[in-house]
Amino acid sequence: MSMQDTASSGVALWRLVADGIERGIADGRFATGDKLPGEMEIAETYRVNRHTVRRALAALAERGIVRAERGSGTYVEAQKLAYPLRSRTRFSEIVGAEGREPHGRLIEASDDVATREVARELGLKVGAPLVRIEAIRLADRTPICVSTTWLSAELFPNAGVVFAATRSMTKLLEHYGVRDYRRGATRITAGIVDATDAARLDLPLGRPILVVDATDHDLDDKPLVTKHSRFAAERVEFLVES
Amino acid sequence: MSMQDTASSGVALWRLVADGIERGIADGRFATGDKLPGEMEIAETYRVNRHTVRRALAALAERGIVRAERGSGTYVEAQKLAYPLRSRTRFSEIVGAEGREPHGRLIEASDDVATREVARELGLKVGAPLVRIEAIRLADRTPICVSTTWLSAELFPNAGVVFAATRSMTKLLEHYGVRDYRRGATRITAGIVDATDAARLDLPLGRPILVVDATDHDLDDKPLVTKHSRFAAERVEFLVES
DNA sequence: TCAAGTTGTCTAGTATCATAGACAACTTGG
DNA sequence: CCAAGTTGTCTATGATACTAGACAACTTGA
Repeated sequence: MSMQDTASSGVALWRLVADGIERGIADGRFATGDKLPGEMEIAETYRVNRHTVRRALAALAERGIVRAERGSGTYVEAQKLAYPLRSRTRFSEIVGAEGREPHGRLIEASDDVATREVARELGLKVGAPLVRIEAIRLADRTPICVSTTWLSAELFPNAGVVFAATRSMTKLLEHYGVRDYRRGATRITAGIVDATDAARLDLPLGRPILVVDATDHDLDDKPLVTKHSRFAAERVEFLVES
Repeated sequence: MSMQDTASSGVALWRLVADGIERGIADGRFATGDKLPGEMEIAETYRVNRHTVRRALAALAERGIVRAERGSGTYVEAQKLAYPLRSRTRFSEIVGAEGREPHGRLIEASDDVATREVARELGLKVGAPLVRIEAIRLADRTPICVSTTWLSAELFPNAGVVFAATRSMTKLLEHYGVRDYRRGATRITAGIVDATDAARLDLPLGRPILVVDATDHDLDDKPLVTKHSRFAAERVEFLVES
């Protein structure tokens, strides 16, 4: 019958099974090290063929989420990064607090001009000169997010070069004499990763991402930098405290 | 050659195209009422066959996102709900502030016992008696989120009946003498909608959702209710203010 | 009116998805 | 060692996804 799924959503059945298992892991129904149910049992619960389950497990195995052992079973190996969103948000501190090693890498730095949105966030005029920094952040060796950051080219000349050297936004701002900064409003939404980000995050196409738009201000509430970040949803969990 | 996509992600090509166009609409690259590029042009930018583009557009049209006009073009019709996350978060106020009409509907109310997580959030013992309320919230006629809410059965006897009548968590709490309440920590992550929620949210399978876990406290910081909500990511944008 | 550009509808071929069944290779516990 | 239960591999078949090309139906602007 090959039902695909009720009303063909464009997502392969094996992918739905893989997502279901992954969700089970994320929810804690399967803990790290646990043995998953047998392929036949999974096939029955999802009402699909065992081969379809095998494909799902193969996909999860390739991403390092599970590991199959012939004759024995399939076992879980995963974890999520807890990411608190406070007015003082520093990637390296967050990752370090989880006992993992933070890394940053510059993808590209280029000159840009302010669009309407960026101009509004930074309190500049449309078309004002900017530095645009495209960077990726990792915990241990796992990519967590890619960020596009905009800074005023007048206030922060050669920001790209400085970031390439320091690999840290905090250190970059220190270099220009900013001692402390705070986060203003943070806008969060979700989407599906595009091809470019998928490659950068080492994420298969079609995976969900958390999209965060935020602007950092100095202590006088003057806007410093505005960012557009895309997080691999399966690798991170945001914590909002109020 | 039917490349599918680089490394077969289990997501159909037409779906990727549809997502790309939808993202373009969400980003504002295409505004409401705008005419999309021609099918041939879209096919070229995504490097797929025109038929694949047509399928993507058909899917978007069926969801009411775009509308095709023969001989003329394909036009956008969409919008997102701004959803601020404050310590004082009331669905009806948020929706009303956007000029849309809030609705609530009870799906199911049942007795339940506290798992470890829920017990921790509500300050109860594991296995303590609870009322579990499964509800859906809409703006105008569009489903926005489904929530699973847990309350202590001792503090709030017959909470399910009260909610069915009032259709509002705020009014339910008022009924038990709670004048005001505040939100504690809010945990946000993203995922893919499952079959049950997909049906409730009138969302195709495989669409991204924002998952929110939160606990509301009274003014003495005593926990009242804890919730697990799933938002249709394409219909809402969270705003965090700090 | 007409040409150019648009969406709508056919036919057809190839690759992938999902199903089904059988059996091999291996692990575990008794 | 052996039986039961597990993952791994093979063959085969039908349905769906994607591509390709052609042309119809319709809208728009010159």
